[in-house]
Amino acid sequence: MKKRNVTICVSWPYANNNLHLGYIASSLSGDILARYHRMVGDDVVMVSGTDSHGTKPAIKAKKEGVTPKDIVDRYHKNFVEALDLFSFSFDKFSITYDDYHKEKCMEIFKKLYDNGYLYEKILNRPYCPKCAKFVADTEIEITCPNCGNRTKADNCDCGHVPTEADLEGATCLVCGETTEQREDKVLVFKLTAFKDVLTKLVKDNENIWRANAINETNKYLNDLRDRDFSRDLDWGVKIPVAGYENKVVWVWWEALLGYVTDTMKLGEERGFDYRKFWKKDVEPETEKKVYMCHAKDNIVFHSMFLPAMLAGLEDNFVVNNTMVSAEYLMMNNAKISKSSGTCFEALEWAKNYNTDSLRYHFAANGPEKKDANFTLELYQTTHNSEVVNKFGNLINRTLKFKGLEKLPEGKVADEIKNMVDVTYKIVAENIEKTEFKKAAETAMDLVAFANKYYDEQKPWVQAKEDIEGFNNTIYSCAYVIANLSNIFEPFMPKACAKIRGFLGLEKTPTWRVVDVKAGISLDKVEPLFARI
RNA sequence: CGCGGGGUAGAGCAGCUCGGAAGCUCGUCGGGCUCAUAACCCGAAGGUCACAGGUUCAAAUCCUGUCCCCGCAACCA
Repeated sequence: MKKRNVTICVSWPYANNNLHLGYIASSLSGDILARYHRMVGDDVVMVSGTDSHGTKPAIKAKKEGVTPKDIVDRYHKNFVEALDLFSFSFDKFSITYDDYHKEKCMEIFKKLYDNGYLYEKILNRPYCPKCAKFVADTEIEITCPNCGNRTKADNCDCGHVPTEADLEGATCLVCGETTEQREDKVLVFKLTAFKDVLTKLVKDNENIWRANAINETNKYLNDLRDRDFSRDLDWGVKIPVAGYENKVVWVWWEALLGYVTDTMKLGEERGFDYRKFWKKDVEPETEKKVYMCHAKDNIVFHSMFLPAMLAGLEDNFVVNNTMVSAEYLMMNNAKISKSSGTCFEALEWAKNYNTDSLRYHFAANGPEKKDANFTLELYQTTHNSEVVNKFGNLINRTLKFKGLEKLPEGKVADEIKNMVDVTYKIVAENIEKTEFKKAAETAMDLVAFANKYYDEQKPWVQAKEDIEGFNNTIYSCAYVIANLSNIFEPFMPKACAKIRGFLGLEKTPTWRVVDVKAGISLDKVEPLFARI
């Protein structure tokens, strides 16, 4: 297959709380894709980072009497540690308050402004007399005229986007004072100019994106509006336009560009041209894929805002992308959080349980097409009966066969060879279709097939009566195990690395059939997983 | 009429796009095996596919209507 340039964009966790399992479940798709694409030989960058700006870290900092940066650094540390334990293979996991990101964003926004996609609007905005400043729409609360609920003013959950008039008499969340409308100017992004581009984007991907991404995007496209670009805050990316020195860019606009600025920085560090991932005219003969991996609340930002911005640069940016939008992982089983003594913090789970089997569980039982419930019991079932009993035990019963010290020379059975070939093919197809549940299950089917083969061959009988048959059985199963270390690499990377160590295989896995060397010593083999 | 997801064996789910003998994992019951972390393999029981209409030779799958459940209004992907 021809090499492709693949960019994996994993949504930016917000520096407002510790990382939780929902983020792991919805972002795992990114790491599965990254590992798979590297294995087939594609050029891959997987990027993300800590989203540091906006009102929440600023408000939290004020409460605690520290700087916003202190807050962001605290959560960034938590994110990095948890993601590392879950084996997320980011090429770059940066932080948006970084000067490089801010400078590049300002260059990009200048270009959007010069291209005429940012325009000034004079309007009445809520001004808090007590705080003596204009307040951002996430710093105030209004009663939504559409649904009647109290909501922050940027975007009501009922889908209503508040108008200028709706903000009359809003409440300041910082001090509780009623705000008054004063004349102010905002910069607006001309999102409506990209209606055709965005409509085509959805249409081109109607068999590729999941239903949630298509429905959600179409809903917004039916009533597309320009969106405010500036915010009255001092924590964020400055706006490179005269007269806006005291305002910053709305956090979403610049965080999304982090995918691009991360790739730029990475290119400088590693000596490649970032444009080969993001520009149509660089390496034009190479297919480019951009995956957007996130949960459903992130959909329109990735299906509309970012593509519109990139198109607005009028500089050959790749606008088409593959949306991988997860549903929600529900973690509301109070019994579990009590009995386990933890909440659903990713770091705690990583320390207390097995991150490989958690990854496999999320791939096979995660919120791929609908909300999925997560409980310790469900995870335990996956861990014990599938990962330990089927997967772990196949390895143990083969490589720790009583009295066996070295892997015998043998011939791989045809049925095993075929099944391995077919499994590579089907798992690959499903990963490329972003159907990870099917991919994970197909991979596990190979394990079941090998266990069945083992039982039918009865190596414990062959060992006494038919030593050649015994050698073939063990060798065939070892062959399966070697190839499982490739096929399961996207799902359970730590265990797969151990298997490669047991069998003396290449350290770097590839998406190709591997053979095992007969005669290798098996004394290093030990159980991969413990029951819980 | 706020938005969205769902109702398939005791539990958790797949199948629905493109109608054609109801599947998977766990649990239960019975059997086999003893290499292996009491793991593995085989077999059985258990479902009017929420309900009611319609289209069709044929509907879990398409259409219409009804009922019920869940998520989003404090965080949060």
